Amino acid sequence: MTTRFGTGRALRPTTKLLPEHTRGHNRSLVLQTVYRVGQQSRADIARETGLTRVTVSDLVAELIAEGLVIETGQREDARPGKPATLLELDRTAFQIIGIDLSEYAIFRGAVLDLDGHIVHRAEVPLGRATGADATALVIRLAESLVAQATLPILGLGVGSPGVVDLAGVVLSAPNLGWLGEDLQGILSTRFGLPVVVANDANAAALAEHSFGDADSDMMLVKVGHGVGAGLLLDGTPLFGSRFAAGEIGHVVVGTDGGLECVCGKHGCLETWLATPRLEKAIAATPESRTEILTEAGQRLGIALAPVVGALNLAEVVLSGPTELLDGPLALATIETLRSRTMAEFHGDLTLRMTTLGEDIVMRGAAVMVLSAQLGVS
Amino acid sequence: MTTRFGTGRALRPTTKLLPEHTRGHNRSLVLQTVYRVGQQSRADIARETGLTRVTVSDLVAELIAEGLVIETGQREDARPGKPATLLELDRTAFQIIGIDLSEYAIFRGAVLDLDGHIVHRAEVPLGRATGADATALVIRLAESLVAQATLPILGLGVGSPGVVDLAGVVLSAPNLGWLGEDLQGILSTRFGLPVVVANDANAAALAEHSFGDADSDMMLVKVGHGVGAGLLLDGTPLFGSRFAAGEIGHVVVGTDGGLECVCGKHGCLETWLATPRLEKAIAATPESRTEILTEAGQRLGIALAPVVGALNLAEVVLSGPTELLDGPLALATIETLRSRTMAEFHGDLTLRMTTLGEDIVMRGAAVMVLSAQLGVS
DNA sequence: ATTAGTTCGTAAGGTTTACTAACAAACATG
DNA sequence: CATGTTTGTTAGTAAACCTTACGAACTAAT
Repeated sequence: MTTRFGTGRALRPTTKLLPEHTRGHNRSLVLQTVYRVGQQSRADIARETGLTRVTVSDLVAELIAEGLVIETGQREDARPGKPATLLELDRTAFQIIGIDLSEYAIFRGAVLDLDGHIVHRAEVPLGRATGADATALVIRLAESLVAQATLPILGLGVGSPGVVDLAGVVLSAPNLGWLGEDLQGILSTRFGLPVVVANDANAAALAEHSFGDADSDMMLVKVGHGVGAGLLLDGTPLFGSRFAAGEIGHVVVGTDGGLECVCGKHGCLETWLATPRLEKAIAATPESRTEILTEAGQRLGIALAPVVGALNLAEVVLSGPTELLDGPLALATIETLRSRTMAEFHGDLTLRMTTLGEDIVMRGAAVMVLSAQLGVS
Repeated sequence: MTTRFGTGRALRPTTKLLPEHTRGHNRSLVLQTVYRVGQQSRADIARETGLTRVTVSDLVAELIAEGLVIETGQREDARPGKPATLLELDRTAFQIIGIDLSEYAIFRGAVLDLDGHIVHRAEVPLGRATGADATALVIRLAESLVAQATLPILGLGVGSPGVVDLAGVVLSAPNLGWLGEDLQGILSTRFGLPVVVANDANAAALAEHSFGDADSDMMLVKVGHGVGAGLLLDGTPLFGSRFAAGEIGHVVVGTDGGLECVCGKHGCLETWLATPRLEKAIAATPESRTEILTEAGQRLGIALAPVVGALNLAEVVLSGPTELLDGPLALATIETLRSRTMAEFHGDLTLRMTTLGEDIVMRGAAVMVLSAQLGVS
């Protein structure tokens, strides 16, 4: 008998595969090379993807018919042969709406183009709104963004704090008073658009991967009013058995006690790192600012070391207030990580700040839409 | 335009997909239901997979022609309609060879049937052999197993300690003196069989998933001369950016020092948990056996808590000497884990011993072969 | 007994998919 | 100006799954 799967590891197949799935896959493959590289001919794409020129032509025709791809003239090269017709993603075909619910007391959103650049911003103050009131505010923010879009909308992406399942239901977000809130369903029926709702840190990790040229295996730690993380393993976000992957804020760190946390335990990561705590501590004794931040960084390193070791991560990215994170804290974190893992031997471990600033969640939400609607990212 | 990918998360396509890939996928899908459920008709399989009866018939015919599947008579039910022809995996079609290189001073192997049951065992003492000598011993063990197989051999699976890449090259296994040893290549050319080589703890995790009905998200911690782990996320083994995922033995645990480790650091997980250390400590003060094991369990819990939290694991499985692990140690581990994570809120976290005993790695190696050759597990 | 209804497996034919082979168009080069 | 190269398209083929239809074999009701 023949060797069916060569030396590769076969996943257990769980759903049937039809010819049209093949088509969709290859369509995305073509669209992806157009999206990423740009200024390529059909023949270039055929060479890069391994598909034949014929098949690529067919798929490109479909994409042109849908208005996603356009021809942009001929290549200027002085080469023998028929000149190539260059293709580009039509960046004026669609816009995307990205919404970030992770900030304290404010909801922020933006209209983005297909490259993930922000075209227009909007925000609504949250105040103390929770539950249905908070949901209403999300809808209002989305309404204003939809109104400000100048092109057809590809979809609406939302990065929400808390635990979000694969269907976009916010299973639990204490700060917003949501418990089983079907945000994706609500927004989808309200706007008649494709909607993706996911955890804020997961969205941020995707953004860092797409726009901040992060590795395909990395962890993004988001420090703010709380502490959360998004994990990307082999380019795929990790969700976890109960969709709570990355919820490291209430992991106890160290074996020497610590302050009491809102969750009742002592020494949770949040008690060391959450920005209100850090700011309060620094305000109390400004002269020991460096010590406070160094200690916080060490605590983060202690908590992350087992994760970095177990997952063999090569990259950790920090997102949050630069003035707090990007200095003694980050230095202490990487030093602690290196001294507590085998990272030195198994290749370099890097830790850095995100390059995407405060827009990271909104842009990640846009990536989710791009990925879900076009298979591109 | 149409919504191409619904609400699902699309992976970034990276390779082209051809019609024959569709075929292979669906073939595995059918074989899988035969393998797992058994005593099913073509119509049953069609209903379960969503494929049509026609397609299933076609695929089954192919599998029968290859000798993998056989008809075993008609269903006895008193139902209206033409009686169903029942199908079964032909368990006498192939045998599998599984080899475990993770034991101290001994290599163990077995001939297994397609269900993963052990048909025949063999072992060779390792002594102090390293490098090429160790490789020669693996070959000798494999030779004796191949000779003892009574059926055609589907493939040869090996669980090796250390860091193993996706091509089955042992990048680093200090105890065996291997550095970049292409074990898969060597065995494959020597025996002319499909060979899969992977990390021992990863193999063990696969075995626990297939035979020990473990969750699809779980961590298997293997305690022996060293400490390692295998991670299964969504049913797929995690390899890590440098193929060193699960290497947690040299993660420092706690903030209060600890014994010096062979790696030079202080307080590595291995210094608390490795069986020689535990046995020596217990031998020194037998009356404080419980305290020693409890402390070790607490240390394990401290190290695992961030991983369990970050990955939202629902299940941790221990593999190793029962007399040490299955008692105060396991109790202390789970208690520490629960007290240091949010596991209480995000669904139950369970910790248990493996049910597969000492054969776990060999059986995991067999699962790797099944998965690679048949797409079944 | 006979009839009707159900279920199983197969056969025939259609659609979709990507492939190979061949070609015209358009260019550079000797 | 002939030759060779590259591009993109046309035409035809092979492989995959589908729908439709049918005979075989059974139960259950008349």
